Order: sequence, then structure tokens, then C-alpha cells
Amino acid sequence: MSDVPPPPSRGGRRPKFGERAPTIRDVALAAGVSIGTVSKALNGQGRLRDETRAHVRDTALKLGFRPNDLAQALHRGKSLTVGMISSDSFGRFTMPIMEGLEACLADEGISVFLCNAADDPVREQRHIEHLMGKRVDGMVFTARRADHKPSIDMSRLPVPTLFVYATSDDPNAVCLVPDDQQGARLAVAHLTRLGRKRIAHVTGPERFEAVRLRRAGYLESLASAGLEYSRVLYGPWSEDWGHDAIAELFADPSTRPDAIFCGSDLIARGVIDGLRERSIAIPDEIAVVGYDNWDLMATATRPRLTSVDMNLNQLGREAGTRLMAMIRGEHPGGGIVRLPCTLVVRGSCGGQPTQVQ
Amino acid sequence: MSDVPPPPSRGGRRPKFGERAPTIRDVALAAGVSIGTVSKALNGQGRLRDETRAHVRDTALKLGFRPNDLAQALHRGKSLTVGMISSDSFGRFTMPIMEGLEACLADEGISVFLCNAADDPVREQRHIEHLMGKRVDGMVFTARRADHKPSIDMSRLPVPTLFVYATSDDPNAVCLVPDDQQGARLAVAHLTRLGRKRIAHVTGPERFEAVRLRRAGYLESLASAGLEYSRVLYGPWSEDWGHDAIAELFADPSTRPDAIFCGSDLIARGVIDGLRERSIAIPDEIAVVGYDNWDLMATATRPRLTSVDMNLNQLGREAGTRLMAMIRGEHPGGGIVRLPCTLVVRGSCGGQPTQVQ
DNA sequence: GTGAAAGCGCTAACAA
DNA sequence: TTGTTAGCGCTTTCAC
Repeated sequence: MSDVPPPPSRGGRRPKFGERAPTIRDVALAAGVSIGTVSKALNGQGRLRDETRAHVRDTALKLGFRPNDLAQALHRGKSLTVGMISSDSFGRFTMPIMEGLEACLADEGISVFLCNAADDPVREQRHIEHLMGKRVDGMVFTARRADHKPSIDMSRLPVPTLFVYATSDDPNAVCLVPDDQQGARLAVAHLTRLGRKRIAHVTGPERFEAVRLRRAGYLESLASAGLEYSRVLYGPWSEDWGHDAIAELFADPSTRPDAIFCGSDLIARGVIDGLRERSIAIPDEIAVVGYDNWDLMATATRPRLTSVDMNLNQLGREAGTRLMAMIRGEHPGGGIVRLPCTLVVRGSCGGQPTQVQ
Repeated sequence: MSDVPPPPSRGGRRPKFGERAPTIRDVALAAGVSIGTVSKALNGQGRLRDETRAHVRDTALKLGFRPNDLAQALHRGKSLTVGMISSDSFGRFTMPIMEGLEACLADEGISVFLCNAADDPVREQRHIEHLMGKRVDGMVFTARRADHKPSIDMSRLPVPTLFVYATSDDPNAVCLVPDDQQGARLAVAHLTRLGRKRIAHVTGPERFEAVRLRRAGYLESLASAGLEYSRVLYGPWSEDWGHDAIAELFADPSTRPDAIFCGSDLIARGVIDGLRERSIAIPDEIAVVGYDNWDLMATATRPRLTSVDMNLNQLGREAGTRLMAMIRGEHPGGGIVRLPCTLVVRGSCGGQPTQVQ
């Protein structure tokens, strides 16, 4: 039988609550054939008379038979299941990743166990134990921020393991993260292309790797555009900080920027708010670009916010594909893989609304 | 053996990648006893010499033995697993519910399969089939909005089923939702208690049950405070709508409110934005209250937003408790259970920041 | 106290 | 072409 589960018994009756689900033996009895025959008929294996095959299938359908994956799993040592542990409280970042992952794996008949570690090593360990007990075929770890190092050494798990939007100390670990540097380059290059000359960068705390990488991309783009002006302001990942940064940025009129590249959409909102308080026109006087492309934020500002999209859903799909490969036996080299970001252009930076690769 | 899984083999070695996980037979062999003895020793069942028990436990630990839940499940017909199907794309509402549910069930050693139906009946059906194949012990359905009726008749599933933040046509279905009417009453009562006399309600589309219920609560509170003024404005669930509603609300100065109860925090943000554009002081001239108590929104406004909290996490926990009861064999009467909301008081309505039951 | 063996539902190799 | 049977890893009853 192939690795894909047998066709579900669509349209058959469903056992009512409390009823024991019909087993393959029930089908065999009802169809008047042996268990082996039923298995073959249902899985399309071996040679069987078409007649028998059809008859068995009919009976199975009539009984509402659904093979017991647990038994299958036990037999062939594959549970058609992967575990996912998030320390994000299922927040904004984990969500789209999980969605992509789940969509990808669902095609293979694999379900995802989601567990919330809530940054608690004890809970995390407990979840790992449980998942191992369920003999998951693979594991995915996600963190709140891309450079969070999972608290426990889980790189020696007995199953293929992937880090998504997270990295591990272990050089053999496979990590999938958005390419922050490229994302920042993209954003800033777009601004320079539009003729902006004095681009500031208002971002998160410097201790985040993402912050350092985005800063690098920012500086790269400035350099390759031959611009002298550069200014980076670090602060918390909050809307308030964006608002306050404007005060700082505009304290000295002589160093006033003509564009602001923000480290997150939240910060960008604060920035836009601050600019509006000073009646500075967006994008005419100042262009603003955000990071995350969080719909709710990006489309609520006036004008709407141009923002870097980390393609998290795509990241999740990619994770699914790679995990499947590993489950099938491939042994990819460890290391950090960075997937490209996209720039979604809206009104806040001038130019035509579009999408930039 | 009790229903709770045996203590995990903390601290034992873990089988390396690709290695077959040790089975109970391996332990028996290594310990020089029979399989049955190992089972008894590990599960604390039957009578065994303390010595033997300890010895077996040690060996199991040394081997990194972890019982195979699949085999256990197969044997006792319980998979220690529940499925959760969301059509919310794992959005803001499903997340905290899932978190509460998972936290509650994790205590019982149960894991949660999360599936995203994405409002696609075909995908939903496929997910249900898969979960049934995995013989989940229970199912939880969640929707984007509390009054979404799941597309397929799933109330006749062969396992205990619960609807959370969702309802079903089936009168036998058990549905858990936040008490919208009470939440609205809470918010408006707070405003009247603070002396507001002209309270308007800016909310979502009338076709949502939540909108109608909250309106009812709003009107109730007005009535019991003996207030005449009432005004309800319906629109989309967007920030823009909140902003636009202000224009509508202030078109005629004679009908100007002194407080606005919003149907969501998003709308409230738009409202606050609109008020600020007109330089109307919050809360001095107008008090504002939101709904959802979405941190990111409620704490980003100036002043911070007073808002109704639906206690979704608690809703999830409650769901877990009830589902467990059903799994254990209880048959609760069907119907809609409404859980109380809380009011989180911040600066936007005057008065002391606090929490109101 | 401990071991042996049946069986949970399914698959696959082998017999008929 | 179909039936029989030995497991997959575990629990549990019943001998010893």
C-alpha cells in the first residue's frame, strides 16, 4: 500500500456516538470474504477479481468503515503525524507558518499536533515526551522571534526535526527563517529608487538578530545607492516607541529624514501617528515603510502602509516539503536557510501600489 | 493502569535519529524479566517485589524507553487525542481558545490535533475523515465568528463533540460561547455609573448574532439606568468604519453623545482616531469603550482603551473540562452555554483602571 | 511474585 | 484469485 492513506469512505453511514467503529473484520464478515481480501480490495493491492473488489468496497462503504490509522501506524511504524511546538502562544508569527505547514502536510495525509510551550522549559519537555510517545514522524519548532534559541537541546530527537522562524545552536539543525537582510535591502532599495536620499531606520532592540540583519540590509542598500545619510534608532517593539522616535528624529531640523524604514508595522503605525501629530505629509514629505505586512496594521493606516512581507505561509509550506523529504529518509545538511521576503507597496511611500520581489 | 500516561522516562538516554525506539520487549530482555512484569512495574499495577519494580524502572530509564501510545491506544480504544477544526485561519479568536483548551487537556495527557478548514467544506470534510481515522477521543469546532454555523452536519460524529465560539443548528449540540449580551451590559453599566447620559453604540454588521446580542445588552443597560438617548450605528468590522462613524455621529451637534460603546477594539481605534482629528478630548468630552480587549489594540491607543474581555482562554479551558467529562461518558444536555465576559477598565472612559466582573 | 498468552485492528508474506 | 497467519507494542487475565 502506498504511503497515502486509503480513500476515505465518503458518503457511507457514520457510526453513531458511542458505537464501536467497524473494523476490517466486520467488513470481512459482512462481505463474506477473508480479512486479507478486504485489505487488498481497499488498498488496491495484489490481484483480485474486479467483482470482489467492488463488492468489498461497497460493503465497507455501507458499514461506514474507516481504517484505524492507529493500527496502521503501529504496523508500519509511521504515525502520519508531526508535532509542532511553539513558544509564541500561537501568536502572529506561528499562525501563518502553521497554516502553511498544515496545508502542505494535509496533502500527504499527515496531521499536525500543535503544542504551546509558552516559554516554559518544563512544559516544553513534557510536550516533547508526549509527542515522542505518540511516535510522531517529525517535529517542528517555532519561536516568538526568529533568533530565539529553544531552551532545551532537542536537536538529538529520534525523529526528523526542523526549526522554523527559529534557530538552534546545533550546526546540524535545519533552520528555516525569513531573509531579514534581503527584506531590508528590498525596502530601502525601493525608497532610493523613488529618489529618497535621507532614509532613517526605526527598529527594535539591538539584541535581536533580526534587528541586526535588517540594519545590515539597510546599510547595504544605502551604500549601493551611494547615499551618505544613515541613522538607526533602537527601541522596544511597540507602537509607542514609533511615536516617540519621531520626536527624537525631528529634534534637530538639520538631520531630518525624507523617509523612514521601520522594523515592524507596529512601530510604523506609531511613526505615522507621530508624523500626523506634526502635520507632516505622507508620503510627500516623508515616506514610510513597515515590516511584517500585517494586514490589520498595514491597511488601517492612512495612507496604507508599504511593508515587507516575510511570506510566513510560504515558509510553513517550505518547512512541510523539507520535513517530508527528511521523513522519507533524506539527510539534508544542517544550517540556516533564509527564504526571500517580498515588498508589498501601498500608499505610504509614493509610487504605484504593487509587489516587489 | 490509570488513564494518565506513565511517568516519562526523564533523564534517560534518548534513541538517536534513525534508531528504532526501544520497546517493552527490549526492556524485558535487558532486565531479565517477562514482558508482563515490565508492564506491571512501569504502570504500578499488580503485586511485584519492590526490588523487581525498581530494577525494571532503572533498566527502562537506561534504555530511554517510552511506551508507544499508539499501541496503548489501540489496545484500550482511547487515543488520548482530540481534534480541533477551525475555520478562522487560526486567527485572533481561535488562538486563545486553543491555548486554554490545550493547557487544560495537557494535564490529562491529551494532545490536540489542530486543523484549518479555511471555510472550505471539502477541506473540512477531509480533516474530519482523517481525525476519525486517528480515532480521536473528541472533537472541537471553532468558527471565525461566534454565530457561524459549521457548514456540514457534524453533530452526529461518533465521538463527543463540542462547539466553541461557534454554534450549531442541532439542538443536541453543546455550544460554548461568550455571553455577548452580558458583556455589553457590563460595559454600558460602567459608563452610566460614571455618569454618562448619552451613550452611542458603533458596531459591526447587523447580520451577526453577536451584534444583535450586544445591542440588546446595550439597550438593557440604558433602560435600567433610565436613559432615553440611544443610537446604534452598524458597519463593517474595520478601523475605517470607526473613523467614518464619528463623522456620522457628529453631523448633528444636537445629538452628540458623551460616550461611545464600540463593537470591537478595531472599531474603537478608528473612533478614537476620528475623535482626535476633531480634537475631542477622551475621556473628558467623550468616553470610549471597546470590545475584545485585544492587548495590541487596547494598549496602543492614547489614552489606553477600556474594553470587554471575552475570556477566550477561560472559554477554552471550560471546553476542555466539559469535553473530558463527555469523553468519560457523561451526556450533558445540548444547548448554548454562555460564559461571562469581564470589563477591563483603562483610561479611555475615566474612572480608576480596574477589572469589573 | 512472575510468566505465558490472547488480543486490540491492521498489513504483508505465504499457502492454498 | 483468495485465505491463513505472524506480527506491530502494549495490557491484562490466568496459570504457575
